[in-house]
Formats: sequence, C-alpha cells, structure tokens
Amino acid sequence: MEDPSRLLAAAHGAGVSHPGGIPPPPSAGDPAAAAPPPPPPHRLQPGPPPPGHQDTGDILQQIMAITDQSLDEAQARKHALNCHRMKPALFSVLCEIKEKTVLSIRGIQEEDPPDAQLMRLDNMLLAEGVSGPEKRGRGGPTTVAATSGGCPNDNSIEHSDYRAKLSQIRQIYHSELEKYEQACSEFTTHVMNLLREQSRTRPISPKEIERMVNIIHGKFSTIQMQLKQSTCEAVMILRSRFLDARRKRRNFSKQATEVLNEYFYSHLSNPYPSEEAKEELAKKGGITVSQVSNWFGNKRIRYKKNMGKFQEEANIYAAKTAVDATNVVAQGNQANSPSTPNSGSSGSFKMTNSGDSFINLQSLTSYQSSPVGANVQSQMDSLHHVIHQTGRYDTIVGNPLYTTQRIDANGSWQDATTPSSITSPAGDPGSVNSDASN
DNA sequence: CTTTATGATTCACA
DNA sequence: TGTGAATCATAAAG
Repeated sequence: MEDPSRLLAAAHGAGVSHPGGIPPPPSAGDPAAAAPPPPPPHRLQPGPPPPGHQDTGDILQQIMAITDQSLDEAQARKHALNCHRMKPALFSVLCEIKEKTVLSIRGIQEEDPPDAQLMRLDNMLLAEGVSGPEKRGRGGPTTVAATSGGCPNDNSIEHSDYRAKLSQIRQIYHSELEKYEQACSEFTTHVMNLLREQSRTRPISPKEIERMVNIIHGKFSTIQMQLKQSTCEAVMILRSRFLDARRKRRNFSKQATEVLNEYFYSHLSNPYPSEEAKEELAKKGGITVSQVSNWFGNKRIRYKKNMGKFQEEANIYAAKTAVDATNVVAQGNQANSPSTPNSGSSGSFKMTNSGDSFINLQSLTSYQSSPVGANVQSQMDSLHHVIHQTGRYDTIVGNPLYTTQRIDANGSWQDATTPSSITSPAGDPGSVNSDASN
C-alpha cells in the first residue's frame, strides 16, 4: 500500500527529492497550504526538537496533523493539487523517475511456486468429496467392486450419519470459501479503484496494479488455506469417529458370510484363497478384498482354536457343498476339468493341536481318498458318528467329513495339498452357487 | 448388564 | 508380504 503522505509529497513536486515519502513543508504558493495546519493535540516530543532533527520533527508534526484534518479539507487539498498549474510538469517528471525505478521493482515478484501443502489439502478435500463435485452417492455394485482397495471406509454406504456430517462440512466449507472469494474480489476492486484514483496524481503501471492484485490474492489465499486446513482436520476427525471400523463394526451381510463360509469349508484343507479368489469372494459378498483377508485370518485362527464349535457350521456348509459337488459330478463326472477340483479334505491345515484321533482320521481320509468310493464314505461317516457320540468333539474332531469324502471322490486331493483352491476360484464347485448368482 | 460373536488392527515372524 | 496370534471394539444374544 502506498503511503498517502507520499502522494502528497509527489504532488507537491518537492517530494521528488524526498524518496522517503515525507512531505516537505507546504510552499507559500500553494493555495491549499494557505491555512496553516492546526497544532497537533498531542505532541510526541514536547519541547523544541533537538538540532538536526528539526525537519523530522516538522514532518512528524504534519503527519500527525493530517489525521486531524477533516475529510472535506483533504478533498479540497486534493482538488487544489490537481488544479495546480505545475501539476502536469511535475507529473511527467514523476513518470520519468518511475520509469527508471520500475526496473528495480520487477525483481521483487516472481515467487509463486505451487504450494505443496496447498496442493495436498486440495487433493485431500477433493478425495473426500468436500471440494469438487458432489460426492458419489451410495456405491452400487460398481463402487464396491472398484473400491476393493483395503480402505475400510467402503462401509460408508451405511453411514448416512457420516454422509450427513460430511455434507455439512462441505456446505460450511463452500459458504466460507464463497465469502472469502467475495471479500477478496471486493477488496481487489476497492484497491483497484483506489489505484485508479491515485493514478491521477502519480503514474501507476498496469504491472503495478497486477502486482498489487497478486499480493491481495496471496493474502486471501493464505486465509483460504487456513480454511482448507481446518476443513481437512474436521473431515479427519469425522472419519476417525465414524469410519473407524473398530468403533462401528458391522456384521457382514448374510450373503457375504455365506460365500466366505462356503469357500472356507470347501477348501478346508487349504483355506488360503489366492488373490484372485479373494477378489472373487469380495465381489460375491459385496465386501472388500482386505475384508475377505481379515475374515479368513480370523476364521482360520478361530476354527483352529475351537473346531468343535464350528462343527455344526462345517457340516451345514459341507452338506451344501456336497450337494453342489454332486450336481457337478453328476453332470461332468470327475476327472474332466482340472479346474473343478475340490477342496478340502478335513481340517488338514496345520492343525497341530488337534487330537490324535483327528489326525488318524485325517490321514485315513487322505490315504483313502484317491480311490474314491462310497465305502470310504460310509466308513468315515460311521467313524465320525462314533466320535461324535463318544465324545466331546471339541478338540478332537472337527469337521466336515462329508465334505472330505465328496471332494476326495473327485480325486483331486493330491493336488489339493497344494492349493487346488488357488488355481481356480471361479470354477470351483465349492462356490458354484455364487457363480450362478453372478 | 454380561457374555458371546465377529470384524478389524497390531505386531512378530518367516 | 502374507500369516498367526493377541487384542480391541462393537454388535448381537442371553
């Protein structure tokens, strides 16, 4: 901002010799200066100024006096200046001087690197849907499939509360932003008007105006950045409050649990779905891949810890799988497709803590599996039955013998030791149903 | 309210 | 990097 006193000085002509912008005492020829300024009410330095500081004291006095002048008086002075006969000449001198000094001004600008922080904030706000277009509404199946990243926030579909709050933030952000922009443009026009006004008494290049506008915009963008920053903070807090899955745990849909369990129990020998299998399961269940991974992680450990507890469940899914498998077998018979494997043999995955009887059972199953056969099945059934009755199958048995049989009957057990499951999630009979559904 | 079930996170490990 | 194990935090059941 220009110092008003400088203008005054410039207009007086003598001011040219005072680069400091301090106006000299009014000349006698100046009609506007005819009336001596009223004495300042408050002297900063009472008493006579020390020698050598005489000028400064005077000047100071005048500056102080300006504040006491009425607006009308000032206007009158200004008008007088504009009408002064020497004005055009002085003005041109001023222009000349300005021309010379403008070079030194030029270097000052040129510091406008795209602010990294601002960009970060912008990106985040955009990602959160605060800035930019209205956030994509609820995710259809496409969204679910697309966002299988691992970010647990996909569940936001259910968090209508979260969305409401977010849109509130969004609203506030936009209204504030608008306010700032309005204020900025108002202020800019105000300053431009001022400069235009001033350009009558001093030369102002367009570059200078531009620079001024840039400065103003810079100042306002600093404020905007603060706004963005606090908006980001608000969103972060909101997120942590609403989307922290530990706080808001939602059970999976029945469909999801179904799909996962089917896979798990039909691949009990190796319940480690490949990445593709996980994706497939995620798609079928309408959850994310990382949720699938979590689920399998939890399932494995919990199943292992307490197989007895899962017995019933295992049987249910085993039966289910068996039906499917039977259907498949009935149609295509064994052997044909290498991708219709099978699945699981009984809980063979590193079940070190299981009882001996289980192990025996296990080995029995596996050894006899390849030959196939209904007799094996019945053997197993009875064995299972016995164990079931005798006793406390908690740590002893676990698991879907039925499945084992069926699947072994498919003859892919050997492969199954190493994940047959991994090879073909899609073609797997264990998940046949879901294939049909999709 | 307490207990159980369950999804997610964290950390160590191979 | 994926996994097992422990743990947390919440939903659901009793």
